[in-house]
Amino acid sequence: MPPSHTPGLDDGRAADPLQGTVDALVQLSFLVQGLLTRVAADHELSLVQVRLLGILRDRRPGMLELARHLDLDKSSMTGLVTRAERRGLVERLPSPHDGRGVLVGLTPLGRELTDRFTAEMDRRMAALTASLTAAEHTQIRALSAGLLRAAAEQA
Amino acid sequence: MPPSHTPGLDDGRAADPLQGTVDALVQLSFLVQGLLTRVAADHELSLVQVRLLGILRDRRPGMLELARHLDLDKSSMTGLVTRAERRGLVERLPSPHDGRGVLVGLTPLGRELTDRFTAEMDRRMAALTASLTAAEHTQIRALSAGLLRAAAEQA
DNA sequence: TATTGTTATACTCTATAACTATA
DNA sequence: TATAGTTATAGAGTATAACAATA
Repeated sequence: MPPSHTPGLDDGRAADPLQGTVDALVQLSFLVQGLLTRVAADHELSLVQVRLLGILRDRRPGMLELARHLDLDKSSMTGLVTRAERRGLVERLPSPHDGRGVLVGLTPLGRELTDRFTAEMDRRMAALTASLTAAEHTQIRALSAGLLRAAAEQA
Repeated sequence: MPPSHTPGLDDGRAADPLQGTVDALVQLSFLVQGLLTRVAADHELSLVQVRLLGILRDRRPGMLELARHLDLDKSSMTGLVTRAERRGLVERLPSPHDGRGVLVGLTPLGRELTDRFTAEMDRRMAALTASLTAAEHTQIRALSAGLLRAAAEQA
């Protein structure tokens, strides 16, 4: 792989057109993740907390299901949920069907924060993609869908 | 914002073509970062360690310069470099021009590991993009370059 | 016995504030 | 005084192993 693979390697001086596809995808991923991380931090959230809240927008899963979605060990979920609970963003509810289980759901405060984060992220991403043509928007969606499909097939 | 914003939200069932540009970019970024993280873990590296080693491939910066590149506080660098040093991947050298400073460089072992990581990452990304047409490869590079430029302009 | 979740423990990563040594 | 770097400390995030309670 050519020059970088990661940001921080190029100082901004390497906006070269010879950049390969791998570097393009890697650098783009760091750009988007950096934006996500900064907007999350502005809301006093970490990236994993944003993901947690995002999952809970339309579900009320148990701890194991959450762990699967986030690709974490179940033991890592306990602290993650507890910290979010301490901030009043989520709540643990006893599972009605299984005395061992708990269900995790958003509180109204958690939903508000999630919505505010999402709105701000949309705003920032819109600013970033403002200069793209309609054709380029279409390209992005198609390329992303294609690569996600390829990844799913490999798994 | 539509449905997700993050992976783990869609179960794989939401490969829908109505996905917006923001979601496309966010999901693509999680795909690439997930791959980076997994390949890094296969080499017993974290993402930030990969970035550190990547920076050192063609430089021998001081701690402050490293902190700037990685967007970390200088105090965070001490432990990061110390842990890498303990594993024999990098070394601290006294700065020849400044009695206070140290320069950080890759060891031969660190360079080997960096090269192995990079080769594996290339292999995995190549597998992912294997089915893309030449035109699509060009599109990715152009889109990435354009968005990185837009981000640079905003900063 | 198997499953759900927590606890105990240890490590990485990160920041803030205070410090040392050199410039 | 200012700068380069470390230390002390605190906290988030993660995993492994052992545990409790329920199925």
